Amino acid sequence: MDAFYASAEQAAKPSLRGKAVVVGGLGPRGVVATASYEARRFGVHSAMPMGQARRLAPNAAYLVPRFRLYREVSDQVMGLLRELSPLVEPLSLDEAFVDLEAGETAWDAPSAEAVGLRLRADIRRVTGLTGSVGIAVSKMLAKIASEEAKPDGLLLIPPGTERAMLGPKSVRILPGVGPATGDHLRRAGIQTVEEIAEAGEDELVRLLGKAHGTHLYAMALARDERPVVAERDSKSVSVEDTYDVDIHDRVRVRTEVQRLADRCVERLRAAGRSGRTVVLKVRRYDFSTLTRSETLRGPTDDPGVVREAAARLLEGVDTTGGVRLLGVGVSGLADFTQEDLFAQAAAASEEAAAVEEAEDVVAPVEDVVAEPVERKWMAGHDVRHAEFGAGWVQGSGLGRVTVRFETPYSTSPGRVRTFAVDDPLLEPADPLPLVEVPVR
DNA sequence: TCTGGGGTCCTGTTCCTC
DNA sequence: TCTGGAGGAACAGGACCC
Repeated sequence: MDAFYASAEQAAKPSLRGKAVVVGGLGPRGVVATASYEARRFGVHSAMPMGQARRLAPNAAYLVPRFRLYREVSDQVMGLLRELSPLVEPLSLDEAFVDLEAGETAWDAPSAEAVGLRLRADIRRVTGLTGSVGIAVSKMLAKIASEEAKPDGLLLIPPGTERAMLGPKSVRILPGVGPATGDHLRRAGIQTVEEIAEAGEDELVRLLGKAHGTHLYAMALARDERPVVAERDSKSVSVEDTYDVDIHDRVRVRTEVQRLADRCVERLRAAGRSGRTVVLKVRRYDFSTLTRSETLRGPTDDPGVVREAAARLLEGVDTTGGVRLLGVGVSGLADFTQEDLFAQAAAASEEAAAVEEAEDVVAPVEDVVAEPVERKWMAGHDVRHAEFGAGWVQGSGLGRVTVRFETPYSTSPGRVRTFAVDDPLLEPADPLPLVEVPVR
């Protein structure tokens, strides 16, 4: 998908179509997740600090990501891909490999191109967004082709022309060559893909190590035999938070680590997994990052166990000077826990007793009294006003919230009104589908 | 200018076991 | 009994991707 998050926001908000839109973290330490093509013309790009983006494009619309909307659109697109082949390998919300041969939907270049053209039309019809398609004989080449096809295009690399196409391009075009490897190669006098091929495998391995060197050399020769893999189990689960202001207080650091451990276990359990290695991540005031890990005797999904391990790991870390980020992760994932193994051995009655006991610990939902909290209106999020209907938050502050009343189906930009943040007629709403669903 | 969050994979070092 | 080496697991860090 092209500039996915930003395009989805433009489709949802007619007043932003054709305008510079930047999606990302809006806090003091936020970075750009996606910039619309209009914003890119000002030099704004992914991973850029928000402050810098605002200096480059002060008049752009700045929005927080709405993953729920993106996931819904992503599901629609993945559904279209699965109609083409059972072998679909998602890389992220907005990118996937499809093995057309396995789906028997294409058998040569012309048939593949026809499938690609039809797919692009289907994506536009179903989601209202544009996607680009790259077609080639391997995953690496298809990926490069789709990058070259953006925005809103299709590129087929005819079999036999791969090396001629790659040769003159920068080494950075190859997946896996980032700034560090690019610099490394440049210092060795290697700037193009052809120069990697000329340098030879031995030289590449000497420069970059065995795995990276042999892999890069193979890619430079357009060799890539990796199959499209439909099902892939995740290998770790982690959560991390960057704080608006560095934390100096050791007690606060400890409580944050406990909270992160709980959130991590929640995610782990939601995925039905457990893990054996607990990882603590600390980014200090000077951006230096360190990790500490501990491997347990068996996999667990017990929040207490993960919390304790994270706390032990923290004891060995010096946080004087302050921390800007903390993270807790679990790796070495399994589908069972150490406790499961004990449980299997235990008598059925004991097991039942243990379950009852565990249930006692969890506070019933009814007992939790909802405290009145100040409502937060996030820029870009959908709202509904009892009188004016559907709209989205354009901005908020100083006790006021500004709403633009328009939907994805509005034909012209909607009107803007400002309300008190606690206006009882205003409430948060779910995102609307980008393409109007016909009412029967 | 001042650097997110969630992942994957690789490498070098150290420690342990055989 | 001591020593050397091989090999694997654990650990820490770094590069990369979206």
